[in-house]
Amino acid sequence: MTTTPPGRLRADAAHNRRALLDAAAATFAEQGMDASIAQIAARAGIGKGTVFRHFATKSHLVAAILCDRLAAFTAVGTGLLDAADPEAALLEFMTTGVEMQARDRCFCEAGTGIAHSDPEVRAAGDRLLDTAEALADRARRQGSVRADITGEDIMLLSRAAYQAAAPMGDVAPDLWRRYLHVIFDGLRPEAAHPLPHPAPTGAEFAAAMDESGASGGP
Amino acid sequence: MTTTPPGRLRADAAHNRRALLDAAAATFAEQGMDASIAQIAARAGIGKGTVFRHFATKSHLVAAILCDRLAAFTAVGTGLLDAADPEAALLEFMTTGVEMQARDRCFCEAGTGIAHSDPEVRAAGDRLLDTAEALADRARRQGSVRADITGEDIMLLSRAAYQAAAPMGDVAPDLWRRYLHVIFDGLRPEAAHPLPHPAPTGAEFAAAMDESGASGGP
DNA sequence: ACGTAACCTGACCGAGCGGTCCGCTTGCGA
DNA sequence: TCGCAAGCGGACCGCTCGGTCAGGTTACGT
Repeated sequence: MTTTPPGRLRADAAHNRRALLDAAAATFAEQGMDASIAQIAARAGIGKGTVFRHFATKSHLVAAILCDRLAAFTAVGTGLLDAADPEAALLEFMTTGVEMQARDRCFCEAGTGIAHSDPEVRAAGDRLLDTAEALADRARRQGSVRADITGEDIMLLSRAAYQAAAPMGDVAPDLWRRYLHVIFDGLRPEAAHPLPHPAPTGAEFAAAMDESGASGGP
Repeated sequence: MTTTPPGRLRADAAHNRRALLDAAAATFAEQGMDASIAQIAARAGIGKGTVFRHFATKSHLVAAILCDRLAAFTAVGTGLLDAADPEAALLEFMTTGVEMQARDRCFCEAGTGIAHSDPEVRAAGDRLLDTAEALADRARRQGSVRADITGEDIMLLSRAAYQAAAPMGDVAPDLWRRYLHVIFDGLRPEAAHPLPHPAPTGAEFAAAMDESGASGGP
């Protein structure tokens, strides 16, 4: 992804790389991006040095995992663009997003901290944002969502729904569904009151990514 | 607070303690609870050892600061119980909460991680929750908030509003106002759809606090 | 003025982190 | 089958952290 561009790998190296990526994905999902490289290496059954042979830095490894997740989320979104009911499609998109955060602590730390200086992650994030905007647009046109809601709003409010329930952790693991629905009700035109602040622009979004990347990076 | 119960302190010790608390509050606000003890001690102009003379552990120091903030938030809430308009009072309560999170990184990490095993923090949290429930009840009775919303919901959704805008950090520092209003619109009866999950009970809330305290503490 | 207990300090400890490096192993083309 | 470059691994480095402690300092009751 980031190191070893497309140069053919030796068979054992390819196998190790696969094991590494799997172990990293699982470990980051369980413990967040603070999980140690040593732990991931042990889980993959390889030496710590081998990790750094495949990924120059921990951030690069995180970026690779993050790319994967963002792409998976995007794929769900594009699939939903064909759905008959735009409102239901948008809700399911957000539901998928929160579900992924609930299952994957790494994913829910995206947007804060490390790994946003990586151009691949940036690109994957932009594609996801485009998908969100497309889904929001369909729902807006149908009138099931208020007119002043953007794709950025959808992304950020998905994050909000998860974060609301996060402190309740394992005590009530599905609590996020409650808050996602409260928030989704807030998107409906019926209850809409004027909003005191404009939606973030795509440029602001990108700037935020740069900023958090710069502060988190080396 | 946690160490040195109420035994009279020597003048210099009292002065140092004050300086320590101020420095800790400022540093935790700027950098979150990960700020190092050494840094706080330097800012207070005292030695590192002195910090541990006043607070046996870093968690105890965090707990003292956290108690203070929770009490301040509670005070705002009880003041709002007398306000003429229950809806406006509830909105202002939530606004204050998000504002405090935006200004204080330590405060916005409350509910996750360290320092919840501390009984004083627990008690302060319970008092805050009671206040939230009282404010929610007034708004509910007036019909400006849907009937199925509890004090716990108010607390968790205040957190949600901040967390939604958090990735945009300093790029759009007031963006949280937008999402707080979206969420508040979701609380209105006009757009209310049935919620797929019950509100957390007080007992669950307490259990969640214990859990995160147990995993964060030594 | 003085003795003492309370207090302060910064060197020190062990643990854990990301990242490096060099000697050994091994897949694979010829 | 053989030679070698690609790959591997774990000891090792430098760093930061929370927390400890021996020894010097100082406020304060008498």
